[in-house]
Amino acid sequence: MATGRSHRPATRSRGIPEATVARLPLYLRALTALSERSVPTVSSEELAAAAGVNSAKLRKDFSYLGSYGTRGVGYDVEYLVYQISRELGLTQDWPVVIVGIGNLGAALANYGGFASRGFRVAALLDADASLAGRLVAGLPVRHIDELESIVADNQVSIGVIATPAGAAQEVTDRLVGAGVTSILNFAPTVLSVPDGVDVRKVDLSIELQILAFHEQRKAGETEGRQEPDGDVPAVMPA
Amino acid sequence: MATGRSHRPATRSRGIPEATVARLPLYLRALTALSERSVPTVSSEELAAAAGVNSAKLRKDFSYLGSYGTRGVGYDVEYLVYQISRELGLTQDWPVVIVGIGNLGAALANYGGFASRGFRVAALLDADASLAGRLVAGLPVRHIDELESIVADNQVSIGVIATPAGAAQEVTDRLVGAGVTSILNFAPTVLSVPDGVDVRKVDLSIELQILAFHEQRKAGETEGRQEPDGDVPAVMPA
DNA sequence: ATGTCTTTGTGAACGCGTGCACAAAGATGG
DNA sequence: CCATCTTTGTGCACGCGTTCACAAAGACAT
Repeated sequence: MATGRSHRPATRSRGIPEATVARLPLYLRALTALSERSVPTVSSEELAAAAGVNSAKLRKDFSYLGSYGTRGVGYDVEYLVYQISRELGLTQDWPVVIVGIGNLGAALANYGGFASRGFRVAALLDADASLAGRLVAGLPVRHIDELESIVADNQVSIGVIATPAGAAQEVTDRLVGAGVTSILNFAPTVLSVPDGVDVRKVDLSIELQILAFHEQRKAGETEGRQEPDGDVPAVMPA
Repeated sequence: MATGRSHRPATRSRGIPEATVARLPLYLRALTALSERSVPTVSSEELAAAAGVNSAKLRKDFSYLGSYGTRGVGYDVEYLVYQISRELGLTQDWPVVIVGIGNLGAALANYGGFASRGFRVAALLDADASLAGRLVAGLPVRHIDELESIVADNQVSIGVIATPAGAAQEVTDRLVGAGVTSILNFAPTVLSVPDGVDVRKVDLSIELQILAFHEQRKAGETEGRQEPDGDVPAVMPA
């Protein structure tokens, strides 16, 4: 079996904590909104509120990038947008391929948040030959057999998997074989990849299950129906 | 302004750490696969590999639920499926409404992972009156104005938002007003909700940005182009 | 120039999550 | 019934992430 790590042990990449990296896109989004409203500067307090985080955390996050603020004033919005974009690598163009053009794949292809942040959809791929040539988001769907040549020709390093679970591992292997080193996986499967390849997963039903857990807990507490709310181990009845 | 927390401060709900809750759906998925292959028991080592986590972590996670394993043997697959399902609240039916039936909303409506885990789509809602009545995943799209009555009639407590960012907060307010207490947000916005309402967000472009960060880092290290890989602060050139 | 006021940047403490390593528990075979 | 072997359950230590609280820095007014 291959190595199959998708959990890197929280290595801080170039001194920037993983948790901070995960929040940078959040700040960037809030800053972009301010920029569009032509707001010149913003304090850590205001920006933190807009991004939905604690202001101390935000300041510490920014401190990893350098001293980009002015005491007594705040942060220059445009300058910060540029710095964060650069840090995230969004000042360059990232060609991506989307594999699996079902409902979800089509939704991703149409998603505006990609193009506006330097991600360019290089190609849409699907195993269903009858889909080939159909236009989705202005791009023709191409057959999966073109994967290798497309990845090579466009120097694609990021792949998005929106296939059924059963096809995900095979698609992954082909992507990695063709040179892709980052994968965003929407299929509900654990992917095995060699070292050096990053995988991030988005599982729609997992999020819903976590909500259900808390929802159940809320119902239990309010109505006092089950789980007497203490922390007794609650040995199962039978 | 409303409270607008979406980060609960890692309160452990009924003694089960938040991090563990987030992994339970992962274990459940792996166990379901084993169950379908009629595997009777599984060791922590095997299950951990299938779920893509450390085996010690898995054992500790299960220890929060109780002592459900047998030393020298492992865990009974069926029993564990039941226990985790019960813990997550998946033994009961959760009616959900999906608001915003664009590409993404349609993808969610068609997603099989919902129905198979006790989530029942009670209704599809959209503000576009011209969509009303159209069938998506076998369900008729209904107008957003029916939101309140649908939520009340079906006792919906979970709402999924797949609208454009601009509409998300208003939809949230209406959902909360109608009695929804858990929201899964796909719109790229920070939502303000009163205390007692849980929000989880899934942002497609954020994940991609995090990948881009690491991708850039890999490129920099390999080619020795930028960032000389030491952890010097790297003061920006100009 | 000097003082005041605002806001950043960070040292330090704390708490959660992770992983090691091992003792306890039970199965299995003789 | 006893010995051996497998696998769980967990005590413990460590490290990352979060938050508080404050000193340093600079803007701005006088």
